[in-house]
Amino acid sequence: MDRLDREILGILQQDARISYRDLGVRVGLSANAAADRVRRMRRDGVIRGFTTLVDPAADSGGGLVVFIDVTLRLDTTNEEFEQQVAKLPGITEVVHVTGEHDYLVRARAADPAALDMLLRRLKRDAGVAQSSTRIALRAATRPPGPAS
Amino acid sequence: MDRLDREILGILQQDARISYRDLGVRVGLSANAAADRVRRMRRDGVIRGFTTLVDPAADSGGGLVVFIDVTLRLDTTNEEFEQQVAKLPGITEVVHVTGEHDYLVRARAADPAALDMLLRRLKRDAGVAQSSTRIALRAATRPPGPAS
DNA sequence: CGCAGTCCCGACCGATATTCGGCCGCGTCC
DNA sequence: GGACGCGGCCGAATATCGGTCGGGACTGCG
Repeated sequence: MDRLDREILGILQQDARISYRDLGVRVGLSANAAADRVRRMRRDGVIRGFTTLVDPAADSGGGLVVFIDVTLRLDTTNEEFEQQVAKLPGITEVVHVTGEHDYLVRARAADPAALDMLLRRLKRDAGVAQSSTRIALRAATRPPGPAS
Repeated sequence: MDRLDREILGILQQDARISYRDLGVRVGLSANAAADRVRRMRRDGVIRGFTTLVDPAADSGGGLVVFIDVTLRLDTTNEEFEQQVAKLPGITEVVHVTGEHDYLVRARAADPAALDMLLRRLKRDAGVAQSSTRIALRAATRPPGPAS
């Protein structure tokens, strides 16, 4: 994990389909050396995988994206919650945060009924005491936009 | 955007570096037909780009991830805010949400001083009246994990 | 019917990925 | 010092891939 590795990570985050040859040119290595570093980082878990960013409008097609502020019950540990919430459908992200709530959970639901089910299961199965749900109306996300 | 396109998107989200030949095999097309569909979706904006998922621990290396609840000033329009906030450094995501605040902004900051600067600029340049910041302590995110 | 458009295929060729052997610098051990 | 193993890098050879071309099947339309 030297400076070169970090540079490679930055480039790969912008364009995961770049050829190893071009990658090597941009960091001053041969295609082989660049590919070796990428393979090593994949084996070591530094690189989790290569994924594709899809236009949310085309992807979800009417589904709901929600942010749920969650407060755990006193008898529920963070480990238990994190383990249980991972099993629920539509969970996109779970982050332990500062502030009056314990977690910020991001999820997708096909419709309000699915959201209702998700919230019920959060309370029943994941040890959630209180939740406050905000529905995403519009995503204005851009940076750090990957190369086209 | 038929069923085949959605199937291709799913596969690409799991492994953005798959070869067109393998992609074609998995959806029952030739490499050419599969590549054509990917190129078409790239041109149409359905595919925003290809990126690499990096282990947050190795990536940030001490940086802060924050969630900022934002309320706009009365004299600021949503369009103005979205346009201005995109220019600020470290902004990862901007979502218009329901609830007592207007937007949920996700951002990265190298240290508390950078976060201070970001919040000042939000109020000064982007028309933010009030903000409530929560710092991410730990990300317990998993699904939908891409293939290894 | 002719025609244009769309989607797909097979074949080709230049570019790329992967593997292999080899080189070099480094630290270890005797 | 000298031998050894290790990690990182390179160049060459071979397998694979990506982009392009020509062509076939199908559809809609005048």
